[in-house]
Order: sequence, then structure tokens, then C-alpha cells
Amino acid sequence: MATAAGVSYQTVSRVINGHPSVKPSTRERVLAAIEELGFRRNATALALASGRTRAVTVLTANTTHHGYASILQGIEEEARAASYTMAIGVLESAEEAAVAAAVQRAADAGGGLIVIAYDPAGVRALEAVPAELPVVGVVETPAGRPGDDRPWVWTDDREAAYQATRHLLGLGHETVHYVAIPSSTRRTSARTTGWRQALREAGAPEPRPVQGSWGPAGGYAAGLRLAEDKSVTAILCGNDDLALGVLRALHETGRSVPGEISVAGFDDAPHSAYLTPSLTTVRLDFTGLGRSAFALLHGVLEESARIAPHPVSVPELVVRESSGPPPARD
Amino acid sequence: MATAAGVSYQTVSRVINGHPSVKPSTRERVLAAIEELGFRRNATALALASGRTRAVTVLTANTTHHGYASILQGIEEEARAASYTMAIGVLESAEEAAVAAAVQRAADAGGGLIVIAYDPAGVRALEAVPAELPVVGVVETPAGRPGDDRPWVWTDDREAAYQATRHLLGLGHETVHYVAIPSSTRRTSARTTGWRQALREAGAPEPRPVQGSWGPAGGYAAGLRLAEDKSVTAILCGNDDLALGVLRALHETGRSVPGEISVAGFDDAPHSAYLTPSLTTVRLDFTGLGRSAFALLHGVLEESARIAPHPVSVPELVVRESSGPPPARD
DNA sequence: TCGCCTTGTGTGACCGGTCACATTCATGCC
DNA sequence: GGCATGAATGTGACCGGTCACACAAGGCGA
Repeated sequence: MATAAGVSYQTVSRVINGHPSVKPSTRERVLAAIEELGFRRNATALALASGRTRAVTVLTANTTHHGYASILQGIEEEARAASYTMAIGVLESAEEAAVAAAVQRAADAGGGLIVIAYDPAGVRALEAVPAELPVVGVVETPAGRPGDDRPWVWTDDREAAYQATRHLLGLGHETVHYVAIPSSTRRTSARTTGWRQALREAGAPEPRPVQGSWGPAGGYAAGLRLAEDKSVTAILCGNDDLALGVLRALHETGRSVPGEISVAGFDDAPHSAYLTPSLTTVRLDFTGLGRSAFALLHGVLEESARIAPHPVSVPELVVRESSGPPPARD
Repeated sequence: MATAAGVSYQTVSRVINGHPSVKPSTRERVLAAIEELGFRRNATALALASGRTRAVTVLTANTTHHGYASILQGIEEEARAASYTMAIGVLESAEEAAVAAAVQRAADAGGGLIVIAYDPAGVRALEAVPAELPVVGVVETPAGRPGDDRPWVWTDDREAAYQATRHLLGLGHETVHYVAIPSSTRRTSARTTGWRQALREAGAPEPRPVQGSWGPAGGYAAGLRLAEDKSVTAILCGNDDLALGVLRALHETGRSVPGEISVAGFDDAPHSAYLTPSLTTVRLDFTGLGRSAFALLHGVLEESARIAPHPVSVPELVVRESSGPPPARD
């Protein structure tokens, strides 16, 4: 213990915490001892005594899909900058008991919570978090659960889908079909809403959305179905992985993209620019979203941390090869 | 406190820890009180008093690339099953001081450490971990640092590269060019070794490996270079993202795959099966690798946890559309 | 010269648990 | 009946810090 090396015992604590009333000479001596002994204060003891943990646990159903992974990355960056520890708890199922158990574990870890509520498991988890725990939700749409005044962050999915749909309509397509990602709730997702809104404004027919999954396999299945319908000339996909599957299905069924059918994705995943054809998509700033989520939580946890305003970043349409004008009419 | 509700104070601890000598009636009473008050023992206090943390920190330079992300997923699965908490510390740079700081933070968190040493930052971090800390390394090759007897896990990259190269040679290609991922050290990577070994055994010429990066952009640049060389008929890439970039470059330069040039990747990323052409690659079980890493650490941390043998999973060649026989000779 | 305020430092309680030991009580044996 | 024995429970110290307060020394005005 630095006590022996230096002089006292509590004084060490004062030096470390930068307490003003320590004689400069004493401070010097203590600092020297700390340096020499390579002393580091025990984080566990600190947490127990002070109550502050400087830790954040992220609850999420997925860690690998582009959006999720980028959010995690953003949270980690910001957490590291604030000397916070980031733990991850994966929600393996949306089943009530499993979610409750995961939330319990996260609560036990102390510190703050960030829940990614893009799917039923995440939504349930967010609901299951006890009211007294500091938590920030990353949600699909701000039109969230009524009466819940917890802080949250989101991307403007509606606007993004709206832009992508208008882009396709602007190219001359009669209408745009939509392959949806699973919705976080039973309600219509923001992406679906934006797509529908654009169609309505243009007076275009509103086909039924095709239900997809999160990965390319779902897109592939949806693509095969849509390929059967010869009237389809434009497809918007709920994310780039779905779009990848759709592209593959169209290729296998001999439909050319964008010659016969245009395809647009969602999220601008890293590989989308390198596909053949490269994918038209809407870029969303998930990393920034993660950063905002942490900043918000940080503000809740420490009043010293000014609650940074979290500007909802504007989605950016990225036009590439996979979208073009529809084939000339017969 | 359950003390008041029940009877004693230490007895609660006994009940929770399943100590044998507690009268059944007392146990009942305490359990009832725990249930009623929703009592959960404080993880921080537990860690402080007992010294055991039930936490693992993973140090990694990346969280989003397929291999890294899958390893993290595997660790998390296993950690959750063992009621461990998983924290992630990202190594932002390979710079000495930055790495040291990251290791310090991880050490402060208590518990065990897993370091993904696939890159210079990771390798440095593994070296910087103090000897007394329980740590497992996920390394590129077992021919690691001499004199270091720490547990580690790895995939048989050499064998995987060997298989892929033999596959291409077996199709009739004169030789196989290689686009490398950055090596974790200055030494030749295991993948490069396996590739070279296959070439040698076949008596094929050994072209210089083309240096790539981790992402598709590097593959694209490498692909443009290789496309200039009309003698190139087969390209092995250090990972599937590089292969994606190569495919794109070949497409843009008008070379057909696999008609003129065959391409093979590495890792079998989720999207590789859906590319056009779908990608021949070598599947590696990164998730299993992550699970093994945790199991190994668990064994180090608690003698009760039997150190599961970690079979180095056999890489599996997945042949798809991107590889085929070379074009007929002139 | 006394009292008071300020500055610097030490002391004891506490955070919420675990651990080693002491204590109480019932039981079985000689 | 006395005593060793084991089961069931309580007590005090401790993990490594923080916090509130007590206390000693020095400077200054009255």
C-alpha cells in the first residue's frame, strides 16, 4: 500500500481525487510513491464505496448485422472516450423469461443500460427494465410506447424509405414493391410507412409488402416470388442484406438489374458499393446513433456530462447501378 | 435487508450459497423473504469480498469484420451460459501507449481477458498483458511467441489456404495468385504459408503475394492490378471481403469470372453465397473458436470448470460459382 | 495573548457482501 | 450424568476504497 511508502492513507485518496487541500510537497511524495509502486485503485472497491460504476451494458438481440454492429461500435467509441466500460448482453430469444433474465443480469452489472429495440426481443427488454434504472432506448420510431418518458434515440427511417421510394418513382416506375424486415412490434414499421407515403403522394398503386427476414436468405425467397410477377419493375428492400438476396434471385431467374428491374436497399452496408451491380441504398448513420445513445446515457448518469443534443442525422440517398428507368413499355 | 424479514444475517448468505448446514425450516423462511423482497445480491460487493468477478473482457482491434464479429459472438454465447459478463475493449490503434492504456482498463475491470491477436494491435496487447492476469489469446498461428506458455486458440489457416489453393490448381490453373490480408506480425502469415506450400508441392510458379487490406476497397485495388496481368487465371483472397473487391474490379475491367479468372475467398462470410457469381471460399468456425477461447479461460479461472479440449476445427472448402477451369489455351 | 478561521491530515463508520472462528444447542456414548 | 460431537447460527474482521467529521498547526485581527 502506498500508505507505507508515503505517509498517510486517506491522503492518498485525496491526491488521486484531486482534492484541493493537500500540501504540494505531500502531493509530490504521494504521486512519486504511486508511480513507483505502479498503484492503481481497485475499480470494484471504488464502485462499491462510491456507488458509481462507469459501466454501460448494451442489450441487443444481434451483434453482427450491419446496423446493430455499427451502433455497438458507436457506443463503444463514446464509452471509451468517457472511460466507461462497455458490456454486451445478447437477447437470445424474445421469450418473456429469457428477456427478464437478461435484463436482470444487466441490472446486476450496475451502471447504465442501452437497449437496442429494433426487434421484439429488444422491445420486450426495454419494457422489462425496472423504472429506477438509467436506460436509453435505441428504437425504430419515436412514436414509441405512450407514457414512457425515457430517453431514446432513433434514425428517421420513415424519411429514408420515403426518399428511396421517391427516387425509384422519379425514374419512371409505375410503383415500387417492398420487401420488409421484420417489424419490432405488430405495428407498421416506419420504413413501411415512408414507402407507403411516397406511393400515395404519387398516386401509385400500393402492393402488399413482402415479408422478409434480416438476412439474404429471406431476400432470396422474396426475390423469387417477386420475379414471378412480370409487372414488377422496382423493388425496395428493408436492408442491404435482403437486397443482396433479391439480386441473387433475380439473377437466377434471368431478370436483369437495372434493365428490367431496379433494386434499392437500406443502410448502405460496407459491401453494397462493391456488388455487381452496385447497390442503390439509403445511408443511415448508425455509428453516430450509437454515440448519441451513449452521450444521452452519460448525461443521465452524471449531471456533469452535459446532455448533448442528439441531432437525428439526415438519411442520405446513395444512387448506384442497381436502379434505373423501367424498361420501355410494350 | 432480508435480515429483518427473516431472522439472521449471515444465514442469508449461507442459504444463497447453498451451504449444507442450514435447518430446512430456516431455509424456507429465508427463501420466502428473498422472494418477497425481490432480493438480489450485489454483484459489486460480491466481487470485492470474494475476489471472483465472473467477467471477461475481450480486447480486439475490430468488432465488425466477419471473423472478429463471429468470435465475439461465440465468446458471448459461452460466457452467458456460464453466467459471465462480457465486456469489449476496442484497440483503436497499435500505438504502444494506446495499447497499454487499453490493457490497463481491461485489467482494472477484473476478471479474465481474451485478446484477439489477428493484427499488430492485438498482438501488442497480448504481449502487454501482465503475466499474473488470466488471459487467453486468439492467435493467427500457434507458432507463437517463444517462451510464452499462455493458453491460446487458433484456426488452421495454413491448412485452409492449402486446401483452397489445391482446389484451384486441381481445376487446371498454372498457378494461383494471392491477395493477402495484413499480417499480424512481420512474419509470413499462416495463410500465405499454406498457399505457398500448395504451389510448391505442385511445382507451380510462386508469384509475389499482393498486399491487400481487410475490406473490399483493398481487394478492389488489388484486383485492378491483377487484371492488368493477362497471365492471371486464379486468385485466392485472404478473406471474403477482399474477394468481393476483386470480383468487382474484374467485372469493371471486363474479365469474366470464372470464365477467364477464378476467384476464391476465405472465411465464408454470410453474404458470400449470394454474390454473383457466388464465391468459392473456405469456411472457418470462428464462432466455435470464440466458444473455445472462453471455455479455456473459464478453466483457468475456476478449477471446477473442466478445461474442455478445444479441437481445432477442420476448415471446410465450399466450392461455388466463382471457381472453374482456366480458359482453353491459345 | 487569546480566539477564530483556514489549511492540512488522521480517524471511524460504511458500501454489501464473504470468511474464519466462536457460540449455542441437541444428540449419542460411556 | 458428564462430556465429546456435530449441526445450526451468530460475531467480528476484512475486501479497498469514500465520506463525514475530528483534530492539530499556522496566520491574523482584536
